[in-house]
Amino acid sequence: MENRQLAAIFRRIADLLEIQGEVIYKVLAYRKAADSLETLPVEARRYWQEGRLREIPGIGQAIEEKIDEILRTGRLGFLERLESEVPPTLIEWLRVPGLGPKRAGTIWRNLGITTLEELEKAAREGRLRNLPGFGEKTEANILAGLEALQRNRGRIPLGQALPLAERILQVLRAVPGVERAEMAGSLRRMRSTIGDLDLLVASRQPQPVMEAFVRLEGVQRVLAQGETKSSVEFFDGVRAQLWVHPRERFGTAWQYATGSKDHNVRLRERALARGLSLSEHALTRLEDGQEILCAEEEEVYAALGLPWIPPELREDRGEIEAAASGRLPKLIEIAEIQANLHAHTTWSDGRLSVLELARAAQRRGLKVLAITDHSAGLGVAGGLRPEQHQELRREIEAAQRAVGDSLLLLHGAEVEIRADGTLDYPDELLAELDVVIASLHSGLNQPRERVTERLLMAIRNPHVDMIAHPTGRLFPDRPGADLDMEAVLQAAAEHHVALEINAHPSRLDLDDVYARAAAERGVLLSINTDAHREEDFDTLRYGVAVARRAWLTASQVINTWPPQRLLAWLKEHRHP
DNA sequence: GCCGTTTTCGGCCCGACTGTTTTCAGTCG
Repeated sequence: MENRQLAAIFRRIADLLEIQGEVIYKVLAYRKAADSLETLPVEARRYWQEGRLREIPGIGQAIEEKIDEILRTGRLGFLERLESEVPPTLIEWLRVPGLGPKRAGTIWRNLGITTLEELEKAAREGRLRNLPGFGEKTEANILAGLEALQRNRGRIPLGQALPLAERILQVLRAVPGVERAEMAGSLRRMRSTIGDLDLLVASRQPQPVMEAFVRLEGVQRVLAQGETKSSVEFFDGVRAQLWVHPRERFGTAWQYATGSKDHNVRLRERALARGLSLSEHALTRLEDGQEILCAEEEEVYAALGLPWIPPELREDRGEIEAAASGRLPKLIEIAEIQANLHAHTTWSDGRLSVLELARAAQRRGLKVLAITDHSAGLGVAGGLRPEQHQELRREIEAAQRAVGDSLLLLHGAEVEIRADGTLDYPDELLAELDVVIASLHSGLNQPRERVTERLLMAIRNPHVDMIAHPTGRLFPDRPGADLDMEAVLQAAAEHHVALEINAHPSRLDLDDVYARAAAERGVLLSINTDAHREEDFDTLRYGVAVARRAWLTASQVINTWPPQRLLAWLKEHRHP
């Protein structure tokens, strides 16, 4: 978590420098360092203690000195000076679509205003249109951007973006002349939150496709409409953009539109080293300007001496090096999931009875379903008191007889970790349960040491099989506990406790960075829907997406194991 | 500010679209 704080500081520096008009490469260097810190699976403090900060990509002498100052003193003189020169509130302006650092600087220097409120007032009063390089349309654009920002603060969850994109693609595929229509951008990479929807169509006639796109139901504003690219804004502030390319160039176009930016930069560098220039239109030989067209992405990667790289890995987190040396992982696939180990029924806050939930799991082809209702300690969820578990077990046994042996039902519980770190059930009851999940729902704002120690106490309990949604984050408002994740991962590895990747779109917890760090330390992961109703089973794909972004293979995820192996693990890991 | 199988200095990916401009700057991805 400290890494994210460091990253935020350097991002802030980058924004302020950019508004100040600093050369762009210096700005980019700070952003690169921020990205690098954010995706670092180990606390930067560790590197600092060992004097190895410079080994982190994007960190050189200047940024190393700044990290050192921050970790020693808790402050950064450079940032404080910068903030006295450029009002930090201007950073908020950069979130306004259509307003970038240059115009933000121009407005501030000419009008002397610094807040979003003042900016909106100035735009409404027509005071922007006469600034150098501004006009009426620019002013109107900024005003519209301000309104969009208020409707949709920042990014939308994948669980909302993906279904919307699928509906749009259906419409586009019905347009005459459309040969292919696909998702791209962070959607295709399955990031947990999406800035805007990127879509790509292969067609020889862009005109009718663009027409259909800007006329989509719910479109409120057309932001741009050209031959190859258009973008629109929906009534709720969500934005989508569409590229149209001929089919024979679809490979380069799709690769380009999928990103990430950093991944693409690395590919372009690699292309240049081979005497090729890579753009969304083609690979071009530098010596004679000859174009090499790629209809498929595989051809693009092959021309660069690489196997095709799954979109979820395209974040410049080592995937290009892995691909080049034939070490790309065989990523887990949704079809490999056989078990759901975290689900709720009417015994606590679920909507379905044990039998109804079992039938739903069966319809989705699952082989194992654990019934894991809340313990009584989580008052709001109406959890079970210890003595109710005998009755629940009888009901589960009855349901097992009713569904037959194609689905194995397990009797478990999601046990609350209390504020003092003890569990809600006595050890004698935990020992009788098939699956014991421990989780935090309250006291998430405790100081780092305290909340970490609670989780460690739960992990050390010999009856605990898994920690559910470890940080407790809830999108978009709750950031999650300030955990010493390093300590948590180490304890989980030591005590053979699995960590959950909760598939609910508002959780996705662990996230991809931590899940990858966990697997690298030998910790087992478990992808679960935390189902409270039948539709919740459909969220599985989001959990699998996190796992894929975390480079996980099937063997590292216990839900892919055959029932007998899973049962054996549940028994044995408690007394290894 | 970072970085190095053509570099310790001179690069740092490339292009579309819009709007304010008479040839280009700003924004975005």
